Amino acid sequence: MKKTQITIKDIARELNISPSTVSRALKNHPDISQVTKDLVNKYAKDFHYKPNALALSLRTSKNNTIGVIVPEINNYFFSSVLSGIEQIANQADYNVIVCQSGENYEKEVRDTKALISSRVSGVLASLCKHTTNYDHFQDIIDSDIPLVFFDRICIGIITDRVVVDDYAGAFAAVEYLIQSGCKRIAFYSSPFHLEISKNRKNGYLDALRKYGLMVDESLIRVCDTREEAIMITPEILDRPDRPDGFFAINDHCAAGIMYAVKSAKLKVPDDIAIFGFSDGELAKACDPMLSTVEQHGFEMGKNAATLLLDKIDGITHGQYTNKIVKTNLIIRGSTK
Amino acid sequence: MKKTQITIKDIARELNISPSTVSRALKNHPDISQVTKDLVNKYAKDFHYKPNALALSLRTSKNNTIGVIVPEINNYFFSSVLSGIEQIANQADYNVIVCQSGENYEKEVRDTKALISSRVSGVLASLCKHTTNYDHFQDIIDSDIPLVFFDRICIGIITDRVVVDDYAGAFAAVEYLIQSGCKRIAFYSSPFHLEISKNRKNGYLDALRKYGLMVDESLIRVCDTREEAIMITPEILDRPDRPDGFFAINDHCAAGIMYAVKSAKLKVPDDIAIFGFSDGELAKACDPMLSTVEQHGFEMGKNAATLLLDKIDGITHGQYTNKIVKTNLIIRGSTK
DNA sequence: TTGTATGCGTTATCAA
DNA sequence: TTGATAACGCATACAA
Repeated sequence: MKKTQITIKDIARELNISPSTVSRALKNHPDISQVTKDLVNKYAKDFHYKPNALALSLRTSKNNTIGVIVPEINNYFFSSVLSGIEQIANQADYNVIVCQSGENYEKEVRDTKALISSRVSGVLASLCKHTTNYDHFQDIIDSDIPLVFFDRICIGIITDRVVVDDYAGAFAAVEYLIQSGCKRIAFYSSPFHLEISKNRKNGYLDALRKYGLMVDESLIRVCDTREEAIMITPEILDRPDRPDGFFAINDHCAAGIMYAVKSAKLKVPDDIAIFGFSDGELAKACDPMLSTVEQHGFEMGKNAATLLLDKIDGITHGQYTNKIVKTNLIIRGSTK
Repeated sequence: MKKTQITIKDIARELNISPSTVSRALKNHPDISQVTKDLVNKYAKDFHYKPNALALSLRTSKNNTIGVIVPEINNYFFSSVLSGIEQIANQADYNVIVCQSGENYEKEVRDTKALISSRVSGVLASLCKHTTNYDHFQDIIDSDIPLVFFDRICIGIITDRVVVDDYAGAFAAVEYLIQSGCKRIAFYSSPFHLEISKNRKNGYLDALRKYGLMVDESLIRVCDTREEAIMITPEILDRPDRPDGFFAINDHCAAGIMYAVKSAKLKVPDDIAIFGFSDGELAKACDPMLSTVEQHGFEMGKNAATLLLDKIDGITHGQYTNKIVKTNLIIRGSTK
């Protein structure tokens, strides 16, 4: 069994013809005689010739690979996005290199460097929670590599972006809570330097204002995990003026709230309604099932990848799109 | 602003020295004078020189990239594995190319071809549900690319493998159900040509036998999604000899069973106990929380990546490991 | 201490 | 119809 990959040169040598002829025969060049073509193709097939994509990339300085930087692979929303990206990329014959920043700024910086070195055709990125300096992303752009942000975007850098309609989603969710009878609604958010947090908070605030409800700053908390929610919620439920509704920045957090509420012997949704954000796997597993804002991660991934490919192909040179993926409410049992 | 990436040649030209000198200066070769080094490094830094990984790969025919073929990115278990792989790969300065077969055999075949063309240093793969022909994987091996299977392995190909201890996990789970009082236990499985299905079924059967319980073939069903479980379970619950325990091949399926059981006004775990497999995100969201077999996806990913890197480095040349990741039971509220 | 030549696999250009 | 050559970016054996 031949162990190393066979090259065009090998075929040429064995067949006593020149490498250029082999190359042309393989790509069915009109100048080459059918006899030669058949000979070459047969040999290539028999010995499992596979073109070396590296050599091709070096020549064309374009390697049909896009890099993705994502805070956490192991998160339903992000893995949905990744899945959408993979699908579009694959259709266009691109590979996908995945980098997980792990919510770590230094790792994010290293990832951008690695992707530039790999000469990827383009980069898709979602910021890590703690990123406040964006030089490494500017570096990507200065290297002439198209860049598209998704979800956790930064507005300091001019480029394409794909976000969900965080403001509208939040507004609609809170409005729904209000219309179904909630008077005091708490909001658990991710850190507020993130655009998604700002936008959702604005949606939350505007919904309250529209219906003339008072804003109570003590009901707005930074909390975006199940564990934190289980930790901080009991105290809030203990207050005489406890809220009758919660709007959470993600489903994990909402599930934590639900756990705390049930533990406090309160009823969902009668005593307390809960609204999540994402529609992840766990939403349907909750009892009652979680009402949540569908975030269409898969769609977002497809959109982001499409924008990136257009940029790579130069179709949208110099123009920057701000794509907004519509959200919609999924009403289940955790709200009235 | 210079738009295209600067190369060693560019630096050489600008500094009136030869490319080899630049190359050596950049990697701090002892032969080069400090003056030259400083000059080169300053220029490289000022103009954001980044080595072209493609060219390097072509030279060394080793591109520090590993390919991963996975049925579904958007699945908690697999994304955990991916996360573990990424971590180990990253530490060793490898990139990770992710291919999603989407449980589609043809896509899986295309993915293997693409990875070979990319001349990845190694491949990690988990079979798609319907794969019964393994030639494309043999192709990888014949191309002298190290290959490690994880979770959904095939035994027809000689290579490293990482699996969870499906047999022991299933045995322990079913034994737990029996010891907590279950007499008739149903088993919902993935298709039986998969090794994981076979092994878990054997664990299930042996546990029943050990305790002298009858095997009822009508309680062994192919069903591995929430939707299917919701569909087929009511009929089983309706039978006069309905089971008092369920062992499901994954948590989604278990959650579907739980939904059906509650809908039938039966109590979990008093009337019917439920055991899942995976410990995914939704396990804790269920009410009662799901007892499940912890599958350590992250560990599995780390193990698989480590095995692969060892093979790539030639450390384990010619020897094939069958790594078994231990499972453990997580007992929560869905069992007595 | 630095420069020249070569090759990794491929293909475009020019020549035969 | 086919072949020789150069080039993509880099590293290294060899020469100076």
